Amino acid sequence: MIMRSLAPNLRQNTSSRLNPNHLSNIIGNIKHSFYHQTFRTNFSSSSVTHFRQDISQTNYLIASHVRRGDPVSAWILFHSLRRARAVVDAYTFTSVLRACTLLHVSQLGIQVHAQMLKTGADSGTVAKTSLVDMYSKCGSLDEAVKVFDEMSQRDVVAWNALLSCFLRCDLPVEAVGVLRAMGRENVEVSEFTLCSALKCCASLRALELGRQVHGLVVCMGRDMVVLSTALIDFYSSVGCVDDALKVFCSLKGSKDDMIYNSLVSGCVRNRRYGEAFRVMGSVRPNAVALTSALVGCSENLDLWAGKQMHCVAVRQGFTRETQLCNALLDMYGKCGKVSHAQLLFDGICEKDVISWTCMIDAYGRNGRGPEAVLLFQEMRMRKEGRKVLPNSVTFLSVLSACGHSGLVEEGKKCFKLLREKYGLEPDPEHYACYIDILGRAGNIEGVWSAYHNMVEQGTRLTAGIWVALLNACSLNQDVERGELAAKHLLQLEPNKSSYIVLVSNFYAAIGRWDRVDELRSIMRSKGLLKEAGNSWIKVLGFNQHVRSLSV
DNA sequence: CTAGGGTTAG
Repeated sequence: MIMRSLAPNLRQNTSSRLNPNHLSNIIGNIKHSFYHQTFRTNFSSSSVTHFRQDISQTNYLIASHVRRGDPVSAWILFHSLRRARAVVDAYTFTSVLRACTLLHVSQLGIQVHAQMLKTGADSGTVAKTSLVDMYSKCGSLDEAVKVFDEMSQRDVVAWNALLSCFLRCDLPVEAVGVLRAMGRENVEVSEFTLCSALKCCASLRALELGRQVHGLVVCMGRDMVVLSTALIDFYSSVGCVDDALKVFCSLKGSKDDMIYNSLVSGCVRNRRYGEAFRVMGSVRPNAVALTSALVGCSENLDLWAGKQMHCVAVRQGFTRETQLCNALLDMYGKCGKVSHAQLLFDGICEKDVISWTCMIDAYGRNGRGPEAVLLFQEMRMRKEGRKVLPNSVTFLSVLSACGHSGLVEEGKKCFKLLREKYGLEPDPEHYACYIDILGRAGNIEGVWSAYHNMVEQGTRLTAGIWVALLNACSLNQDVERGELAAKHLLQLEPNKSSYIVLVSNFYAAIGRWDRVDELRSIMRSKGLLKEAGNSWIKVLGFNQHVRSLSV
């Protein structure tokens, strides 16, 4: 009972950034429920002996809690063992580490690691591999790499775990480095390795390399459903849907949901709607397939296809699935249909933080800042239903809504709330929005004081920050500091044409036409084109999506 | 007991 009531809280806090307050709450809750559990199931001294005799059975029990997806029970049981000073072994720890991973609370994992060090259970390859996995899944990449470095014996599983670390953190170049190291060390690759290699190729859009991996997959000839799914995903990401379809059609043997989902998603992302609908017609689409298809429609800004997906979702009776409704609502918001988004939002029974954030964003991106701010207010003040806390993405949506609609005071208030009321640390993106708001309001001193604030806090100075600063300087004719921002931006991203255009616009704004000409010739010499832009225009009362290309 | 494929917000 206690565990069940805990579960939603835990799930809600598995986002990438944990609020320290929430964290202590989680640990507090776990301790609290552990306390009750201990008394209710009374782990008496006879149970302790029982544990000691049957550690392998207890290990099995912990492992089955984890397998069932109930990490809280696993943790409670483990904690009871420790309190009873029962002898635990490496098997216990590996299961418990998986529980920590599912809870996504690295503090618990660190505790377990410490206990492993104390008992010497951390030395084996399997134990170290579980530690690598736990740290990387809890977001501590550095710790994961550290543990890997300490390993004296590394088998292919350990290497694969490290590979997954980098892929999880979206560091495909580093992942390729791991693959190279595996080659140097003559590690015999497994199908897991090939799977990760395909993921690397997909995110790097490395078509040729991926084709080579495809060759290895064929040679290996095992676990074809999983590897075929990865192949379909890879070919779709590099725009070769036909190859993806070939992989799918040539697959002998049984096909599961995932491979269908991957194919549907790939077809939609590449605007091959006909094939996508054909696949969905042959096998009943599940909610996941529709969700990923809707993301494709949003990316393509394709309202027509999105509406078709909506129809399919209604026919299949998925209208109560929050995740799917969120994807639908987001699609309508991105395609400019705020009222459709609103209808969907109102119909979601169990609104989560993503529902709220998508709706706020739908208002904001369609120039309806005041409604975005109002909805944010409503979210924060809501009494009925389960409390949903805004996270850093929610704040970003509100701030950007304020920026687009020139709501200076609301933006300032929101930025203050972020840290003071919700204990979140502003990301560079938050600062960029904030600087943008102040710059548009003509408050150039506020802009630079926000900048100094960032430097003091040690926030990363990203290209986005320099863009925001540069825009503010253009608007406010802040020549000197604008040149500084321009210099930093071009240093950070010398080959991005959109940034060169931005800098050139700054020089045009302050009347330095010599610099404008200079930048134009730089662009020409680098062979850079200005990327296509997207915009919505209203034609005969209909929103029309327009792509423009200028040189 | 450890590693792998499709799933919502920036």
